[in-house]
Amino acid sequence: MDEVRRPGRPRDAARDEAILDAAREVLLRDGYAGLSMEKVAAAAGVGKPTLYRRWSSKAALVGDAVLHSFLTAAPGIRLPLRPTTDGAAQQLTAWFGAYATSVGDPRHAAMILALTAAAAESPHDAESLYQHHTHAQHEAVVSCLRAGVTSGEFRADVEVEAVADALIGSVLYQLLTRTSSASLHRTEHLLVILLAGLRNPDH
Amino acid sequence: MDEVRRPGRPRDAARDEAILDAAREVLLRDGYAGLSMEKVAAAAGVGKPTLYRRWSSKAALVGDAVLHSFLTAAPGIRLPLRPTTDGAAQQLTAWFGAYATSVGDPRHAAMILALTAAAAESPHDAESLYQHHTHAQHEAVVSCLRAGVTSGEFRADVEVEAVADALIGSVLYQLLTRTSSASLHRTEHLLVILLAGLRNPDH
Amino acid sequence: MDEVRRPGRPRDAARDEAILDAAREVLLRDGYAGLSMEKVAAAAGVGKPTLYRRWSSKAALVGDAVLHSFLTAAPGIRLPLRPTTDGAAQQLTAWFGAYATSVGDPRHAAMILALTAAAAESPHDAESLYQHHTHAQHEAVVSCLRAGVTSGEFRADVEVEAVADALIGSVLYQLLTRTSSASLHRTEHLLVILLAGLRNPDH
Amino acid sequence: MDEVRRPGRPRDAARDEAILDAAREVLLRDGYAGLSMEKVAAAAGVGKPTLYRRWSSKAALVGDAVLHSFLTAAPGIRLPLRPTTDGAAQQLTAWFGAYATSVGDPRHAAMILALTAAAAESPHDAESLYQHHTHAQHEAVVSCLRAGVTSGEFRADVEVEAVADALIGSVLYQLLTRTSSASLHRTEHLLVILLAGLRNPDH
DNA sequence: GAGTAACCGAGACGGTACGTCATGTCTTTAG
DNA sequence: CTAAAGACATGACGTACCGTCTCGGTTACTC
Repeated sequence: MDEVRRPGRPRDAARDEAILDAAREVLLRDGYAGLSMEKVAAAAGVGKPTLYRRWSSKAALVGDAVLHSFLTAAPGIRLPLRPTTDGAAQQLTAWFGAYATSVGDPRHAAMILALTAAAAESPHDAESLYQHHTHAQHEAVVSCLRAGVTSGEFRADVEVEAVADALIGSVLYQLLTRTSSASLHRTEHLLVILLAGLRNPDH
Repeated sequence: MDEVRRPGRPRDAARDEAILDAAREVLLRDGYAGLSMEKVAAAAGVGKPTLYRRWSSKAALVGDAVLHSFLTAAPGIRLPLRPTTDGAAQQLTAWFGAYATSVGDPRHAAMILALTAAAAESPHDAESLYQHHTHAQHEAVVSCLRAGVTSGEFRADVEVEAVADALIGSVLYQLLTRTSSASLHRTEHLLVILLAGLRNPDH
Repeated sequence: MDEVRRPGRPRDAARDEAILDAAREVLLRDGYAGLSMEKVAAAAGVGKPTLYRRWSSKAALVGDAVLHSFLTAAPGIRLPLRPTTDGAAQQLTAWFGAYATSVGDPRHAAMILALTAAAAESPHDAESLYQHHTHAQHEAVVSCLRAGVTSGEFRADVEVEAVADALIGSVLYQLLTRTSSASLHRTEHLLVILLAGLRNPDH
Repeated sequence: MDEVRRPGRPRDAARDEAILDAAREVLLRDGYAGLSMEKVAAAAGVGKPTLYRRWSSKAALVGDAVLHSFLTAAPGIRLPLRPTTDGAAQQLTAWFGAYATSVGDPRHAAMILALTAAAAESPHDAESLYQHHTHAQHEAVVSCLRAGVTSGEFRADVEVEAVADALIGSVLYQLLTRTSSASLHRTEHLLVILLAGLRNPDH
């Protein structure tokens, strides 16, 4: 599993961190529209070619910046479902609570808005952004739901993708439409309703 | 409620239509990121000041363009809930079906993505975009849900806003993450689950 | 002879002057190699597009800057040969003296070096630079020589172009090879030798 | 007079030739303005540091490239004046003919233009370029003229530097201003005129 | 019907940012 | 210590848009 050693001076990994930090800083200060490659380069103390050598576009850069932000700050959200004896309903509640809390942090909210902007702006980048970011969480929810169906806890006819879309989409929609941040308190309630609907009457 | 008649030559209303048409055309061809005021002006055969006289920013222009698109193409979605003897569940199903169908049209999907991009990019514009576009639909769903609660069809403790968020957010999330368009078929299923959860057991 | 009035806002002629002044300033300070469009724009308090709208390249801009410099500072050199009863030899001596004096000014010397750099660097621009700048002076010398031949003052077999090349080229060569500026004192002597060689023995 | 043997891997002299060849090739194709260190390095199959280790600047590299070009292709021009019983006039005529012929070759013309561009662009390099290239030829002409004065063949008051400037400058000026190459045929005529003027009437 | 004020197109303007290229230096591995 | 490769900070390139402005010219109300 050796790294293939290419000739020439290797890239300085420390620059990556400096650039991603700078990108996050600019993102929080100026939003996605106000982020320019030039500002990021200046804030990171780095030349523009160094940016373009590593990320081909603003969307790709922002994507990585957000990804690293979540990986370091809220790892629990990305790998929420350890094998457990808890019921699927309990697991979902725990995950959704953690997700809502995480998104309640204005810094994380800003990151998700940036990601959304990137995806909405140019569908070309949307696919890869989804694969690297949202997909993992979506799959976690889906597999949890599927476990509930298998165990008989949930109805057999549940289309799990649709339910996962609703859970994540609900939060996203709130971020987009509520400027005041103190608004995500109803999220658990949604889960109550959904779980009531999911429950297997024969269980 | 008379218009205050300002002196001087009045604005030519026909330009509005030409500009909005051009904006939609550019939007479909190049996406939100690829839309520039300059391109729109050129495509509409209009000078840039004429644009800025009427819309203060790209976000405002795109907002109006999308609004008019939906008003002319799918009026049923914006005013879905006429007073009726139908149950709330039936009304919701009808509305959601119409909404999903409308969004299934790639042209409309592109419009909603544009709106999303504008809102996510600069939270400054998000508020007014929401007020002029999404808010009406959200309120329609909310009032329908509220009627169901009042009539006893739905549980008394339902937090209607949260449910409305989930319905609309679900569709939005799918638009953002699914590049292939053949994907909105599970939407009615979500409603089945939700309605099951909403139903008042004492009814 | 009316100017054809093109639509749109007309160009501000004052900018031309500001830009050409700035170009000359930068040229004297940093030389042709050190002159960049960006520096000139900044020094003139003007945007880069304004430069490119008026001059398509560094060579063209420098050409115009030098031309205007000479037009305002040393008009006598460009139109040296008024109809006169002086002999051709006297006229040539007067013109060559004025030319040498003008080039003795370090500012003018720098301008001519810049012109030379532009022409030598990209033969593409050389043609038009020559037409607009050096050509007039060359023609003046040539016609003066031709008058001398016609009047019998000079030998009939003189190839006037070759002699004009030598006079102007001599000065140019000195500018290029002598860094110290106090060096153009031998120029009149060259003319003495040349006139001796040109003189018609039968006159 | 042994080479001082420095430690470490010795420089590969073959690279010098490859680099100079590449430089000439680029020079002929793209002109002085279009020549970049990067292009030369790539064309020579060499790293950039190897270039900078051997030549400190573009001007120095081009200077050497041109020098070697003339050393190999037209040695007669650089050492034209073997001790001989010919008169000074004959020697000058021979040298000037050879010089004009050499410059008539478009490859050589391009080299001289490149040298001129380098010198005109940055007077800083001009001095050393002159010392290494033009100076030798200038001195050859000067010493030939001086011999003619000493022998009494030329007038005693001749300022030989001025005459040498005229001969070389004449050719340079033609190269700069004549795009069409079929133009150096009048050169011998200039010498006829000059020699007529130089001739000592008392001889 | 003459003013007059806002409209219109075109396009110049000072800017900002784009994404690319070249400069000259530095850092790596290999000889 | 040299070599090739290539990353690096810097800075200029020429282009695209931004949003504002200034033109000549056009309506359409108001006096």
